[in-house]
Amino acid sequence: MTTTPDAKPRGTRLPRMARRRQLLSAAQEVFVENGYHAAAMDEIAERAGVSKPVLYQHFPGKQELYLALLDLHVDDMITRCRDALASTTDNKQRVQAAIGAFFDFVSGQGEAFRLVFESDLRNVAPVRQRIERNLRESAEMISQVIQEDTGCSSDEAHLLGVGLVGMAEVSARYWLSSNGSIPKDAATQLMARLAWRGISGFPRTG
Amino acid sequence: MTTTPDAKPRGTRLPRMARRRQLLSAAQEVFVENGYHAAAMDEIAERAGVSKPVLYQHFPGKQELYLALLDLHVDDMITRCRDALASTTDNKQRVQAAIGAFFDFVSGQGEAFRLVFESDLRNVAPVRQRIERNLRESAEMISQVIQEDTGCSSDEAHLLGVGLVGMAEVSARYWLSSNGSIPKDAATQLMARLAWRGISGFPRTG
DNA sequence: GGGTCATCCTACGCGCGGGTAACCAGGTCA
DNA sequence: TGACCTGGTTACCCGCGCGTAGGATGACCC
Repeated sequence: MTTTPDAKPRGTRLPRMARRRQLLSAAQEVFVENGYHAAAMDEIAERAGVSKPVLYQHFPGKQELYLALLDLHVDDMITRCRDALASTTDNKQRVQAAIGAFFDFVSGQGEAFRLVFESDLRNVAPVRQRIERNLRESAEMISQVIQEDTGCSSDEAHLLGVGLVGMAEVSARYWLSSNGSIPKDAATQLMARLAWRGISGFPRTG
Repeated sequence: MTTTPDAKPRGTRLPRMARRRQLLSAAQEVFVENGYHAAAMDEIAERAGVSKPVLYQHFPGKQELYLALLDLHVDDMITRCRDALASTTDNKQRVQAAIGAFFDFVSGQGEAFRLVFESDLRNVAPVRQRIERNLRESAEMISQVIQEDTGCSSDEAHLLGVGLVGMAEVSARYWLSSNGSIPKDAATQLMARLAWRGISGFPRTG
């Protein structure tokens, strides 16, 4: 069913770093399936084929474990976005690539995007901080391009950037959930067209 | 500080319906401030100036209380969106009004939008259901207009609708959090311009 | 005044789950 | 061969917070 590719014959000894990676992988499965609160440390340990204290030898607590995972994927998303914008200097293709980054992120690595886009635990400061960092930095990069291309003020460009990120994020999640009704390429191109028509040569007033 | 306008001199007896409304109001405060999980039934009761069993005479459990509140605000959001689209037949103004609906919703009634847009508890089926209903119905209404106006297929129009809703939602939340840097009217007009440029006369292919 | 009904209180049961104490096993090196 | 280090285990503690049992209090009617 939903078994990790990692072997787990409850009894194999692993070197520290290998075990750590495996624990992170198990934790990701459980957190993604159940969310933070419904996830039990017992289950994470069990899923890794190991007992609970082992978990606590690698991570001081549940929240820290979660944050480690969250950091990983926030960095991933930001990197994808940055790379997309750096992949070309043609702004139309930049839009296409950036939107594609969101669709790729959402369809990648075992639904890990849920940690970033659907986290319960937003009320805890360190988590909120990381999630907002994702939005802020992605939008910041985009708003840079917008400001160069149009005459918008910084505040306006930021708001537009945030709007575009929101569009990409929400549509990507929706596309994933309605699996199959539209192929990925078609979906990204559709959204890219919407975004590009909206943003290209954006008028200062109008 | 953050006290309800309702009086709460711990000892006043209230008729059933009045008490119920007051409990809902107290619960909203606490759920919005802390999220579902960090919210304690004890605190909700205390905030209402009443003891816990009273709460349980009105609602069978914590989750049902939360759902009652959630329903209220999901309905509110959907109604705002529907009214916005029905307020005119000019599609450009429709876009403006619909975006405005999101900004109004977000800035209204004590940050209650957090229940709909930032709920921890999405993993619980009845909650997820209601949150998705909001997205689905809002996007559905918009996609109707899109299909009439452009030659898009139903699937494409739905994806576009979801994207626009996401754009509105996320930008509205961002605008609220960066309080003051842009006036509300300017922000909605900015986003409406982005959306309208993107969607108006959307080409079947391109 | 006394029944009775609705409203509200104090005080407790209890399960769940994060975190820990104390102990075992096997490889390596002097 | 025995000290020792690394990696692992079982079994437990304990606090928090939802939900409830059982009792008080006051309004209203006869």
